[in-house]
Amino acid sequence: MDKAPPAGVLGSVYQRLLAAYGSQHWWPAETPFEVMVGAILTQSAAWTNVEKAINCLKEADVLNAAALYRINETELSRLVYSCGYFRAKARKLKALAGFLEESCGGDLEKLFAIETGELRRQLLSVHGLGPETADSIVLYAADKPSFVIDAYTRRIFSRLGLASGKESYDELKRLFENNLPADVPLFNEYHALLVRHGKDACCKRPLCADCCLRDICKRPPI
DNA sequence: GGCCAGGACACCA
DNA sequence: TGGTGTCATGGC
Repeated sequence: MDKAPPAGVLGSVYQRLLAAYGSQHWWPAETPFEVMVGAILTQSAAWTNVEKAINCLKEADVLNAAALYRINETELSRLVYSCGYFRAKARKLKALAGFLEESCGGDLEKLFAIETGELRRQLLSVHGLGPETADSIVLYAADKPSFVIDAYTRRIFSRLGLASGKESYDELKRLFENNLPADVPLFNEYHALLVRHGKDACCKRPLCADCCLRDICKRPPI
């Protein structure tokens, strides 16, 4: 980004994460549709297992809206078996395909032309698309500024003393959106960096010596 | 063998 | 409105 760094505490956290990990180049997908499918498959699943399922969908040539709309749900569940909750996720993918077919005839450019807030509301009406999944789609597939809150974000900001951990999803989302410029590359990178940091071993145990947020973390040191 | 991983939904008090 | 059970595989 060739823009001024974001200000305030949230900007400071972002700068530390970016300095520690560098750009994350998210979302790891080749197309916006792949982002949408990945956003569902990654629900409570490790990304390595999601990649296997994505590859199975590619090999079966069903990683597009029209094919996903046509495929049998049982067959679909077999293809996404590796990432767990395979029956539930097959149902969610079929719901997504049905929504795309009915709302825009599978034309994502048409769908993504909808205003950000309205797009988010429409996505939330689809079975299987909760707030995090919908925001991931809005940000990473539609390229619109909607901050994604996940378990890592909640945990990291609780430990920083910037959140209680009991806020609703929308309350925590507002914390970011009210204190950061509505900038897609910034939202993209910030969420990716939080996930990257959250996966670090130092984030899963008492504060460790090399944590990039060590001097502002409220956790007791080792 | 147990825990966790880039959640969401259904049901109940 | 908030809490709890359920969905389920794979890696460590």
